[in-house]
Amino acid sequence: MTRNTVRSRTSYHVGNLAPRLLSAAREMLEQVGPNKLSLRAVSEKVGVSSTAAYHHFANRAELISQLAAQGFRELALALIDRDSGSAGTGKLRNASLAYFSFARNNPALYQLMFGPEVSLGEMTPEARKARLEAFGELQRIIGEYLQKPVDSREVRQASLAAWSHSHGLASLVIHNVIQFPEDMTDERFVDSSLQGFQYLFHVPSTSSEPKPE
Amino acid sequence: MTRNTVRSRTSYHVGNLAPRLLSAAREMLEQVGPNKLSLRAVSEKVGVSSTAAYHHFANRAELISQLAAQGFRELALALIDRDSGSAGTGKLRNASLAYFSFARNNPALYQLMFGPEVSLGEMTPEARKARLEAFGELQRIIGEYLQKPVDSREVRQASLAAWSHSHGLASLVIHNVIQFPEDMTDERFVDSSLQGFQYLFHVPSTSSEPKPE
DNA sequence: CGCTAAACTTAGCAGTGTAAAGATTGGTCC
DNA sequence: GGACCAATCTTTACACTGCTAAGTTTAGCG
Repeated sequence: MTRNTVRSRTSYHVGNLAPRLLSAAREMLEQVGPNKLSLRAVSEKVGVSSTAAYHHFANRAELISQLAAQGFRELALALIDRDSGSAGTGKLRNASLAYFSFARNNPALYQLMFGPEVSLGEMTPEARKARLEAFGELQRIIGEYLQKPVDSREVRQASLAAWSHSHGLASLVIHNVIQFPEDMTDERFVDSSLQGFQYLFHVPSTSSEPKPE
Repeated sequence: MTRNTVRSRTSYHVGNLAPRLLSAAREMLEQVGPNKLSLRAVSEKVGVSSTAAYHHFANRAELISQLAAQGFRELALALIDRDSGSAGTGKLRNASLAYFSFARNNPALYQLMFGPEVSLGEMTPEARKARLEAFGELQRIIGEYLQKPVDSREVRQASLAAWSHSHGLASLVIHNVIQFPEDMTDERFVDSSLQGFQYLFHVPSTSSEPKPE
């Protein structure tokens, strides 16, 4: 009785379950969306009982939070990656583009990162740190772009504006509030939105692309 | 048997249950957040069985969607209200402000309106229409601000930019991604973010406020 | 007055997060 | 080498959720 050796060979003590749960969760995330990601389904996918996760995560929120932390780290890397080698007005465009493309490539993860489940409620210190560092990266880029100290008022305000814009644009597209045209590229779309600001503030084009639409 | 006259006087056929459920849901919404709003709890609050709602809404999603529709209508009204009587550069500021304040005053509703539950998944035609009209209102304002036809490319791009900025700013604040300082007003905060764009695009101030921070 | 259809209820299923308590086993110490 | 211990995983169970199916009540109309 209570023999359950269905699982191939070395059962019971599976080993490094936490990362396996995390990666399984990440895989399912983009399939089912951030709200319908269930611990039970993740556990089942890994091939482990539904309560096994509670020996590695305090609760569902902690797993979610760790997924978010991972997302923020990747976002920061994406920003760094796209920024390297760029200069002048290209820096703003590249940062916006990296941000936007990250969101478009990981829509459910992005929704999770900025959704109420994570943002409100208890965040893992690591998640909080990762989020702060991602924003710090953006500030660094904006600082270089404006050629001012990162902790100056101008850079802080400009970074907030840039973040708001990128986040808003990404959110609206990801949630299908504004539909992303089939024949559109991320580049042209971001350029188009940046161009929109030129119109709003009556300024000649700073975009490196000649004619966005 | 099966007498259940606990409910005061006219029981059973309660009458106009749908609006009562909606308003109860709206009340609970800001308490529990958009994800944890349950049909059962709403039904109980109204004093009706947990399945009664299914005779007025196809499912939970439809109730949520109608809440969102209501939100979009109120948002449009808030934009119109703040816009009336304003002119010139004040139009952009007022629109941004109205948008931001609406979100700050109805955080859970706003999260719901732009959350995956509503945006993805099936929306009520009315909700879709209400959302479109809210954006239309913004476009109208931007059109007047730029003094160009509403369906011109410039106005469309500028409206997208303005919406992205407002939505991003509101989302980030509402979700506590950036904390809203205690001694800060909506006005100064929005001005500060708009000022940020001035820095980003190297333009002298257009804000009607003298010194935002 | 009686019938019908709308409004509402009870019962119940499948799925969720999570707590409590038991089963298994890798590793360490004698 | 054997015994124990603590980490790891399982079973069981509870309270909650959305939702379906099948019943009961009653308003309104002929």
